[in-house]
Amino acid sequence: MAFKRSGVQIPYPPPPTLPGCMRPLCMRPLEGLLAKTRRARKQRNSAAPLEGPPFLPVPAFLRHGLGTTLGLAMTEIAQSDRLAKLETLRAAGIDPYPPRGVDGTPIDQVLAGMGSPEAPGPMCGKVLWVAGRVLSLRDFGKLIFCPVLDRTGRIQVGLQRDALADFWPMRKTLDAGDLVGIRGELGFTQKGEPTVWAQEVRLLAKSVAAPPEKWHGLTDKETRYRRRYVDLWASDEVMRVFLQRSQILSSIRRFLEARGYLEVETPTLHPIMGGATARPFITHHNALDTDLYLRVAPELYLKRLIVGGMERVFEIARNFRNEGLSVRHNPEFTMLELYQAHADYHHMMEITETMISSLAMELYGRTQITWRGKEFDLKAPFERRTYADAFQSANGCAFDDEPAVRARAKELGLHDHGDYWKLMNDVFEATAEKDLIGPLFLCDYPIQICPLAKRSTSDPRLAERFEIFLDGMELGNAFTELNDPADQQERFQAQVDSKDPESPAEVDIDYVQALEYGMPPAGGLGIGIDRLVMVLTGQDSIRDVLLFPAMRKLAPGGNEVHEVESPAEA
RNA sequence: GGGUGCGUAGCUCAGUCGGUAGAGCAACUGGCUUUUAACCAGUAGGUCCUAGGUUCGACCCCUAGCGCACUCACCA
Repeated sequence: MAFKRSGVQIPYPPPPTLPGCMRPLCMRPLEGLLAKTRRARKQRNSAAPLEGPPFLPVPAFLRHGLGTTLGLAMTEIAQSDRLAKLETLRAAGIDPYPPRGVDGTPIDQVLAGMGSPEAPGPMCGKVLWVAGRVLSLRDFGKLIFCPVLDRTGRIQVGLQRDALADFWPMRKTLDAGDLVGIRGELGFTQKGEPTVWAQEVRLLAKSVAAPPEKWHGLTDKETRYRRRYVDLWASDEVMRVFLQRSQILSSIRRFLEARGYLEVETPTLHPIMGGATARPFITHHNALDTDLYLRVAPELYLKRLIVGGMERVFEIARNFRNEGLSVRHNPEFTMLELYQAHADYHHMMEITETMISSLAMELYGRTQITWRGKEFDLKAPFERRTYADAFQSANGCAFDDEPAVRARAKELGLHDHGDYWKLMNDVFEATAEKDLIGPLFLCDYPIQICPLAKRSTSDPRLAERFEIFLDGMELGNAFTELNDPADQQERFQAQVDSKDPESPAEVDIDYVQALEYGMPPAGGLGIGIDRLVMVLTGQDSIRDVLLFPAMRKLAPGGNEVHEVESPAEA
């Protein structure tokens, strides 16, 4: 399936030829500036004091390159040679940052219409505009090849001296990373490469930062995460992942809307924490003079909407948890939560497996995927396994056989925090969870570890809850929702009494009141979207499916961006 | 928060028994009109993460710090 962003085209007229291009190239300023750079470096290396600044105080000059001479606020990544080219361009009457873009033909459309050298398509011979980023330059003297990348793909541009009288004297100012518009005729090279043979070149934005190494690309993970804007154009694979992420979100919305679900938005700032057990971020509202919690889950608001009669709602909610970071955890993450009146956890299983299975079909046309080097089939229906069975087969005893389980915990070296059910679940996670390869639904949890789920009608020890697992990783969690207000109030009170820092400090009375008005029987489901995207795009780390994963703020002296005082302006 | 590892040119990486550092790419100069990691010749480019310490001498050894990665713990 091809990835298409919005089809809306901004109808820019084809740009006129810049009058400045006619003027002869003046290379003197560029060479002069470069020579000064070299001299300055030489002098620094020899530790000899500079006698009088030629046109600049030395320290700022050395730290920040030529940006300061140009009266610009520049960061340390700007390259002096590229900054010098800015001046060359301006001296030639060319604006390196012109106000208008170019409405180029999307490159994938161009390529699709090109055919092959043997069987040329309808686009061959056409003259049109393409716009994008120059990725590299291969200079043959009177011919330069450069791949140009837009959001849809890349195509080679051929720049020939004899076809570009205006541009040719300025060709040395063109660098990898620059954004350009090219008008040219479509054709092939001798090697059969589809090529735009340029007749006009427009600089759309000069890149003054050095692009990544052309063969290895950006490999340093930190730089990739911090400068995702580079990572995205430097790596087709990274762009692919985020286009797929966008497509997954869009598919989920269509899937749920087709089933009569309404997308809603509920508060992110919560006066009382609730809906999940997790350490919250706390912020403060000045006018109300009250502390607020960034939501750890939208659950309690969404269920209020079930009380309100919306019956089928979902929210794709950013949740915030003040906990550790890992390959599966980011402090803010996206969760799909949905609630359906007159449904139970069996319905939630059906929705989950159908949705995941159809997402795979939509992305790949099949349900077989590879993740973490293993093969999985996401075809619905998924396996159902009970918590009790999984516990029994991994440990050789029943989950509620307290003496046996305690002995097993001791064997495993697990710490007993006093609560049997917590210990029991620790044993489960230490022994059984890794075998939950799946995709499978682990069903019917002991009621003691399910504070928000309804008791099972068939076994009073159990709650109607499932979690979905893939390769030992939890992807989602669902219940038949508790709707008994008195029971709910008791459970809230127990949380408050526990004094657990991850539990609310007060009972959410308003929510209990909502239940007192009557909430229909309902099923609820939460799916970790980031993890689902990991699985569907083949990424091992959550950071590779988040455009801007949480990173520590760089310390002063790091490679952070900061403005410098400009002596030219002073 | 604990453990392990890493930090050298704009990028990707070498390197040294402790004697002031190299390559490829990028840049710059010259050559080349069908390449695609173009090629050939040349030039320039470094606070070897930071701060202390040991030493005649530290990129290398020691200590502390900063940052990142992996991993453990908690969680989705």
